[in-house]
Amino acid sequence: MHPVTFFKALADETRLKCLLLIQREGELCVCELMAALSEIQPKISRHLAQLKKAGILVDRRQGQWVFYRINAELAPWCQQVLAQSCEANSPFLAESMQNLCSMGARPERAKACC
Amino acid sequence: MHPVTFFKALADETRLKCLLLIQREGELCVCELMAALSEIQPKISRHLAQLKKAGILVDRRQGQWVFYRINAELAPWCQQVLAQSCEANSPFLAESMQNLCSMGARPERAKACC
DNA sequence: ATTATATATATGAAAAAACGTATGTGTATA
DNA sequence: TATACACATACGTTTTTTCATATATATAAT
Repeated sequence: MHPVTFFKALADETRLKCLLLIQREGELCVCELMAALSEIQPKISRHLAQLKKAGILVDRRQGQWVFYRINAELAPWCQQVLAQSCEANSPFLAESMQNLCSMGARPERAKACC
Repeated sequence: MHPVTFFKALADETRLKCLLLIQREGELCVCELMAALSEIQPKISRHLAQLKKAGILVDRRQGQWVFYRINAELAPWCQQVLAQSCEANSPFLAESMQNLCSMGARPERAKACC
């Protein structure tokens, strides 16, 4: 992973929030991220597509939904950066986490939150 | 340090190379970075000014030269990101390091290189 | 088959970032 | 005081990124 490519991917509020929320939750679908960030669907989709194209995320379709998660083959130093950024920036994620946790009708799937 | 601000600062080839070279060398002046990156002076200065304004670098004038170093008060998680990025991306820095080490007439100051 | 839901992508416009050139400021040297 | 050197900044332009709107695709349910 070229370092500039990687940091460019993190250098946008929408993308960084998506990425760190996925890092926390393990896997999230587009509609969950829309609810968490209070953003419209094409905006979320576009940024997820960028992260996928960069090799940072991978996706998986399950019925109507598409779930995104961190690419397990992502370079270890990148995974460490994500982990540290996640741990050190709870305030940055607080509102989104709140929105996510209070979201009704989340797609069914075994997952712990809150 | 707001995470988006921090990653935006790293999301440019010139800035990232300057930052990681400074991380490696401890302290570098503008003319050394010009030689290392083979870039013109206003370009280097402009990017260093951005990094300084963001609170990532601090500067120190010594005679004609201005030396830049990492701000010691930078948030620990940011310092860790810099350290890891530096360690994991030697190829990204190789050519610049080579240029720096073969630079003649470096400003005098106790410093080890190569 | 038709309709509804979830997601993706295309398009043109707007905003932001980066650039080269020219010029200003501060320090050393003659 | 005049010249040279190192660095900073202002300005207008170009490039890159982001965006909202509209539309396409794929699955599910009726």
